Amino acid sequence: MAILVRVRFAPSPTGLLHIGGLRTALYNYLLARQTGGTFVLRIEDTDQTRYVAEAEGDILDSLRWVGLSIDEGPGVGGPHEPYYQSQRSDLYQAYAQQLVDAGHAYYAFDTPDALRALRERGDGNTAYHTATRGQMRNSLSLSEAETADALAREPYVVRLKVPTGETIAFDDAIRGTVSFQSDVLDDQVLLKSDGLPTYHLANVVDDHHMGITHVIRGEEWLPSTPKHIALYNAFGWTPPQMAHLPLILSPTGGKLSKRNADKMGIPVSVRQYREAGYLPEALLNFLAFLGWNDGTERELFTLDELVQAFSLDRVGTTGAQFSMDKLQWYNQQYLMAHTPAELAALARPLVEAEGFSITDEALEHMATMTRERIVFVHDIVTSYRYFFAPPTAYNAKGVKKRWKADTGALLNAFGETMTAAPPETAEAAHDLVHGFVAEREVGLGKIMAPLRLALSGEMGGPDLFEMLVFFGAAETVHRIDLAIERIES
RNA sequence: GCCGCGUUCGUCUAGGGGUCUAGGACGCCGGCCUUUCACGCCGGUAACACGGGUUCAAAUCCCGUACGCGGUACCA
Repeated sequence: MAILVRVRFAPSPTGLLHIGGLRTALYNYLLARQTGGTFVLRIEDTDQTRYVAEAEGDILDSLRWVGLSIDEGPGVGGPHEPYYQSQRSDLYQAYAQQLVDAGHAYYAFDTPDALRALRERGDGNTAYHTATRGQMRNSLSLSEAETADALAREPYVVRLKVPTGETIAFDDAIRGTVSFQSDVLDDQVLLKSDGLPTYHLANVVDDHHMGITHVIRGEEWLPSTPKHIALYNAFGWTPPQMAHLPLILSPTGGKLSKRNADKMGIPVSVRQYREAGYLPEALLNFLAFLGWNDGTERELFTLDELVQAFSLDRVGTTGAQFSMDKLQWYNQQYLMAHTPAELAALARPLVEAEGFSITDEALEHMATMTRERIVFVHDIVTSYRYFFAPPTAYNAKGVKKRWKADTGALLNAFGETMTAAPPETAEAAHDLVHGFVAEREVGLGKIMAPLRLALSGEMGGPDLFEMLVFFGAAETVHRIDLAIERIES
């Protein structure tokens, strides 16, 4: 019988949800949905000094925005409430006590200065571990009476007594067997002097209590994992299956940190991507492929399709550099996949925010014209602003090349022709223009480019006949007048 | 420094002993389509880090080196 998968995404509310965090959440979610398992959200708010009030809301909003639904956690509840570590202190303290009583952990009274001195010794023994703990002030080096006295009057922490001379190995679903010598491991602080647990204790206790079967997290946790295994061992618990994801790197190879990314103009929080106009499905698809692929040459997957196709053993081991170009390509792909009506609905708020008014019908018409040439929805009101208001500038190169001495007169004549028989379809507009040039015995080029210039100010863009229908005779004449006035004066 | 994890086109990657004169995608460059731009299509550019082994045969297995990344907190 297969075990029911229970996975968790366990962010710290220290800032806006990071793009790397979203990928971790995504992989957890995919495994949960694929197996019919449970996706838990747990807020790891044990560091009071780094707590950011808006962070939790942002995490929840961001997950909701991309469509990663939570089965247990803040807001939705579940059998293991509370899902905030800050509200589970009693549990951690009890377990820390249990470890001390069993001889797997001890009290330490070292001052920050003493710890700094240890680390700066530079004699190769600068870790607080099996080789040095006897030299520090703790319940292992002090007598029972001294310990009791210190406990009563000094701040203290509880440290894990990492076993001596052991090899700690574990199986990682992505990397295979990974092993460490226990002697190089720090005697990790489990309980801080403020009584709150460190990540390591809280994480292990909660994963065990919440029945987590797979720990899927970033590679930055790989070096801490032997400490966690040591903790599971000390408690007599079976560790969950570990899976350490390759890191998402900045486009130049370093860590995709906030500072690093800002410098390169790379957004790092999910919120920024949302605000920049990325579609959730594009972001998710892109992120999924930073470290995973299904083995075929297919690259476009909806969330549901990812659920079907995902597997942990196809996750790679190499850090992946973030590529804005690829993300934009994904965004464009998904934008093109939208129907004009869907696109219009997405564009509507942006259009109104600009103060433009347009009917649904016209906006949809515009969407069909621009669908294949935009990367972001907001391109509709920026790159294609001329659909809402006459151009304010005219492409200089185009004017120089295509706007001749007789252009104004020709355009005016065309305006009259169009007013006399306004085309209702692109085909009719096509016939109108062709009839017009045939009658006057001028080349198509004499009218097409200048007309486009007058309407949009640009040299490229959607089908001109389609645009003629969109604008109608009155607006076309108006823009012709404006263009003649501005270009020829 | 120490510990760990990595290393295939610029980037994301396929491949896991012979089918690899290494495949796909993004980007870039050509061409076609077209009144233009885009979309689409066709083509091009470009990679197995290095050195030793093992083997009839290595991008693929082993060792070493180099390089990169991560960790080395009473942060997560």
